[in-house]
Amino acid sequence: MLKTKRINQIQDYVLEHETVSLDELVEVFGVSKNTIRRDVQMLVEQGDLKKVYGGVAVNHSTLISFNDRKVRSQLEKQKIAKLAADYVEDGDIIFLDSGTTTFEMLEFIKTKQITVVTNNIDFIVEAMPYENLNIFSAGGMVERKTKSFASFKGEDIFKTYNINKAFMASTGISLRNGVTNSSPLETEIKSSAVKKCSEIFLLVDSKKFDKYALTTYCELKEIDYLITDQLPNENYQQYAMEHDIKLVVPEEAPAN
Amino acid sequence: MLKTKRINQIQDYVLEHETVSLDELVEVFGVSKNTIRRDVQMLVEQGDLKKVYGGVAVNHSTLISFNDRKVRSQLEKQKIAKLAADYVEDGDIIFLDSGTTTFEMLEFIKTKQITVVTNNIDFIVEAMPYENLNIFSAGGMVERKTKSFASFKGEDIFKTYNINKAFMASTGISLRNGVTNSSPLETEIKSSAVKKCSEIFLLVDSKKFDKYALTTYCELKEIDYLITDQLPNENYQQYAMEHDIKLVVPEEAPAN
DNA sequence: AACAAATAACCAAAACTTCATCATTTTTAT
DNA sequence: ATAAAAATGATGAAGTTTTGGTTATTTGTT
Repeated sequence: MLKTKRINQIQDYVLEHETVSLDELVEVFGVSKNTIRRDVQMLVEQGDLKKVYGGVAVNHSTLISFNDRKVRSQLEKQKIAKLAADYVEDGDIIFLDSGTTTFEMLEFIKTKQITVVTNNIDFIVEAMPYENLNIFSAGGMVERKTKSFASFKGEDIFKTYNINKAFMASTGISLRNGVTNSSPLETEIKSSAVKKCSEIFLLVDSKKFDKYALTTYCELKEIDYLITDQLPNENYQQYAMEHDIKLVVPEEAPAN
Repeated sequence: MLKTKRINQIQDYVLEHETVSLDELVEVFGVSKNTIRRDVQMLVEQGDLKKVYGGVAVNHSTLISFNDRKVRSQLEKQKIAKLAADYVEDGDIIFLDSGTTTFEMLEFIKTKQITVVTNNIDFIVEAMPYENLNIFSAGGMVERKTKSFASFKGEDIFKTYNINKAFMASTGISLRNGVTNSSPLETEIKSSAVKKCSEIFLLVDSKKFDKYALTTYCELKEIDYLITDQLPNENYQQYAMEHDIKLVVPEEAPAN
């Protein structure tokens, strides 16, 4: 294997496992301990990881300040994003909501041949290098808090484009209040996305359950896929069953 | 297969795989290692990829250098931008065209109380910190070449908003062909900006005179203010006089 | 302090690169 | 159609980088 590739994979591996022993890396990558040492040294010098006696760990100090593509957000969000990205196929026209979780999908869809309609400014900027992605911006007032465009008449884009899948974010969901968010300006574009797209995916980490924010942009039952990092409680499972919502959670990793 | 086509495909292939060994490229493209080497060399010189031991990898630093280019932008553009910014007053609602010269205006208007309607992605991103600026994005397809949004039905924003001043850019102007630009997709939004806004400012550096590009988005006489770094030749002065265009150039700096 | 584990330093073998040369094929221009 | 130019493939020598093993040195634990 290419040295560069191996080093990248080591970084990913460590990020995923938080801390890893050198012996484990030797095992996994099938190279000598000596080589692993040198690779790790490189990553440490680069600032991405830090060395601990006998192994290597993620460098949490740079995690916050540094905007490295892999390091920049919680593992949960990446896991959710990865699950969601599995539903994206070449040729799709998808709507991608504002929010950090949906933003994380970029990493997993950046090589696909798709059209992305979005109001997520970070996504637009970071997606610039990937020319296979056709990006369509919703336009509208810049909302600094969410780094997104809030459109007054967002419906238009859903009228002119046939978007088959919508990947939505939320600041809190509950059985009573449905899917909520804190920015009233964005509510309109979100709710029309849900109404006009054929398949709705909601990406929320487990901490968002039973929370709710200022405005509701749709009912929970309007969702087709609820993608999260942990199986929610019995009530939600029941509700999902009744309303034909597919619950998607990561495979239980046995060797954890 | 055509050489250029192969090189493009190699680039795509590497972009997709992050890092690839030369042997793999030999395998995939069915040419000799010698040729792959030469192709790769070309791509490296072009700055898109970088060589690593045993293969190639995507050049992640290209993004940074891309931003550098912006930082070390020509003095002329800044001078022109400064002149233009003098016409912006608190309370204005301005349209800001895509392009690097108009982008430079940010520095000189960032503290004003205005609303900016724009399709200039760089401007939107860089203006984020200045909360006094109300930013409205035109939306549309992302045009990577110009880092802008190209709208099919851009007229809408000019209908709903009363924009009093438009600051336009161009890749070439001439008396015969008028104000031109190279991206057909953007032509519509540009020409409707010119038609709907009350005062039109055109920012062009002196090198753009007597040049012209693919499409014309308005006649020269539709311009109200022509802002540039050097007094253009007699023909243009004459034309400006006849059509009531105000020529704006920097004060003669004696120490030039 | 004593011991084991981890690390660093060094070295030779293996893998890879670079550069040059030359024959062959493909493309372009006349 | 023919000649010239460009691109490609094959080969080989010389130089680098990487790698795994060995051996000293350091570090952490008891």
